[in-house]
Amino acid sequence: MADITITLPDGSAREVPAGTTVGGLAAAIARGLAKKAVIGSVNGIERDLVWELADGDEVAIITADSERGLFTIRHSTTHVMAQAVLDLFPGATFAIGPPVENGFYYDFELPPGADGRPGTFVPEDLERIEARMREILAESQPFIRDELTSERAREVFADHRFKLEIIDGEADDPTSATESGLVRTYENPPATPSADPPFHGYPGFIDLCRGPHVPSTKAFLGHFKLMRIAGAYWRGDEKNPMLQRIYGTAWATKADLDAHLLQLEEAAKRDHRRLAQDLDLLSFPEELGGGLAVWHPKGGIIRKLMEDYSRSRHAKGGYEFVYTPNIANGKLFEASGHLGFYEDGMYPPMEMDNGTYYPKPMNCPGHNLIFGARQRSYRELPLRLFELGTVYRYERSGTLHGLMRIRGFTQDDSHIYCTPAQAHDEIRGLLNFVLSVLRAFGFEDFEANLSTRPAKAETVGTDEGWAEATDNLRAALEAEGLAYEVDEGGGAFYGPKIDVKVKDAIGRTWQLSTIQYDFNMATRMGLEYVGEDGARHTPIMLHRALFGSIERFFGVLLEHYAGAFPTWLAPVQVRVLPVRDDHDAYAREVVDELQAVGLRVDWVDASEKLGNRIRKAKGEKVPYVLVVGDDDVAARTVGVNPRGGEVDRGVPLDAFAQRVADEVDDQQHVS
RNA sequence: GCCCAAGUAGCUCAGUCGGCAGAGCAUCUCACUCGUAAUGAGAAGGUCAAGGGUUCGAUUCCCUUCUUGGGCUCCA
Repeated sequence: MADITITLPDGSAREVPAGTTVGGLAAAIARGLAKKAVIGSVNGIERDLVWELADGDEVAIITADSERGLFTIRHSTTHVMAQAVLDLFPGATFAIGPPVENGFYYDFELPPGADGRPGTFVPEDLERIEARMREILAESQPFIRDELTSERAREVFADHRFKLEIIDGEADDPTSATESGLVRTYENPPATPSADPPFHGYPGFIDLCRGPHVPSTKAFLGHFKLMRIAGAYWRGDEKNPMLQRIYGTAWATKADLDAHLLQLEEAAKRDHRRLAQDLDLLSFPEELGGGLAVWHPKGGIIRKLMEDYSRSRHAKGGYEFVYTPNIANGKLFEASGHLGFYEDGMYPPMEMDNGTYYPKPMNCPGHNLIFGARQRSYRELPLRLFELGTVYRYERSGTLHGLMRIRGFTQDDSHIYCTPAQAHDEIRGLLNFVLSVLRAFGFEDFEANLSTRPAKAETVGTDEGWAEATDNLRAALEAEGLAYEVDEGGGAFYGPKIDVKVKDAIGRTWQLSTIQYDFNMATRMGLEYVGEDGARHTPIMLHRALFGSIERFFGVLLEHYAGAFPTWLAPVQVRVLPVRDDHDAYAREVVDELQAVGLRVDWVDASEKLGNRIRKAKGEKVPYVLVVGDDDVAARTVGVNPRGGEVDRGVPLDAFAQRVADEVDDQQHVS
């Protein structure tokens, strides 16, 4: 057989016999590679291992440990799950099932139950489905690619209405494309043909799919777990039927699967709702209504410290402090445009004698009133107005989530009015300021999104204005050396924006800060300044929230620190424990001395054993536990038991006080 | 808002195939006075989310509502 020439990713050429497959090539290169090969990329298109190569192909072998390999594993696993569900639930049909981050899902519609409504899964079904999946894996069914005419495909999938919609091109499924009248499918023939297969002309399972897939159900697929059942609308549209979605997670190795499950456990332990309860920080009383929180003293002190810190940084950063009321006449929100666009997201109106009032969903209209309260000169710009402004938004009940999605919250909100010429430097300074403040809260790893102009018709402003604004934002990102992704068309109708995301202690990312460029509202609300030329100009308006919402930021911090707030934020920084009652007097002296240097200190008397008092203090995540006994009274020392460190006895009290005061000072001056 | 699940003491949970409601922790009282992650005894604490229905009898079964959780959708 004649040889063909293949080009590998490093640019080297390789001669292989004609008829060599992707898998064959991998084997020819190295046995180890063949073992890990999941699929290949042929001339930029991903192909199965059985794909036959042609002369001149550029080929890369994709392995199980790569992102694309893992994607394929998850994709193949979701086919196996669909087969299992169709086996176990006769009459069930299925919609789409893509791989997603960490796993996969598939959407199903189950036959109607006795009440005529579509059936639903129960949690125990997951075990049955998983067991059936393991059987399918053991059968080592091949994944067989085929292309059918759409007529033939319609016959095969005649009993599956969602598949018919996909064949007809009415639905958009990234993983099962139709093209030039041909429908791509993947079949998994069973070891023993089904007595009553759910597809016409096939003994077992077949699905619409672009592929590629692992070679067989036995290869690479064992390390999965079905996670949960959820409702999901067909094609994500709430007007469509609600389907039953099963989510699973799948990995290349058992170690990876275990690590992921462990990470989930770790995340659950850090859940801010649980920590808020355990540490007595805040609560969501039912009597108060959904999505509303009350802050208990310990959460309150942390919040106050965060707010104090924010205020002091803003004061130094050239911001001016303003206050605006929590309700406002609807006319204001008509002028700002919020009532037109976002009324559904606002709390309902209150009718009053001189108008209709709404709880404010945003602070900007109020700040604009301050800007517009008198004639402004270019000499005053940039004008930076800052407010810890509490807003109310009517979030749909099903979307509420602890502090992360809440109906009443306080934004650390700022609106900056500047001239177009100032915008560049202002944004750059702003981004630097934002990152500096976030660092003080222990975040080191940042990413950003630059969201650009949406479809032109839906936006306001000129092409030049958008281009300049976007360039200003991009220049700021680059000047700060901040990694960013461009979210094309992700901007608001009034301008582009930067969103800053942080990575927390266990690697999750949270979107926090936002810097938005606004061409619209200043014009809408008639804001003007007198320029150097004596003429009136419309200012550029920058919306900026740093924490975003204090509540949400607090929730993120709580999860980031797993409840162990750094000393400068800890509700109780030091707890003093006298060994016996006769050390009480000295313990009080210790408390007084530490309080005198500004520390938050309490003490617990000896009515319980020392060990238990220490245990409780550790549970409360107090940074420093001090034990004082006979030796300490005699020598004016303390026994220091720091959070996460070793016990150090006989530390002079003055030295300890100085050390902790310095630590707190340092933590607050990170920049 | 929609789908599914769940609401039992302050917290974490068990339990009742329909017959006087249980534990641990927390709280309070008493005793113990102890040097680095749980001292002992006792007490108190509940309209079993709310309302309705079935029943001799409902915390338990059914219906409705509310709340919470996981998703979908949404997030100016």
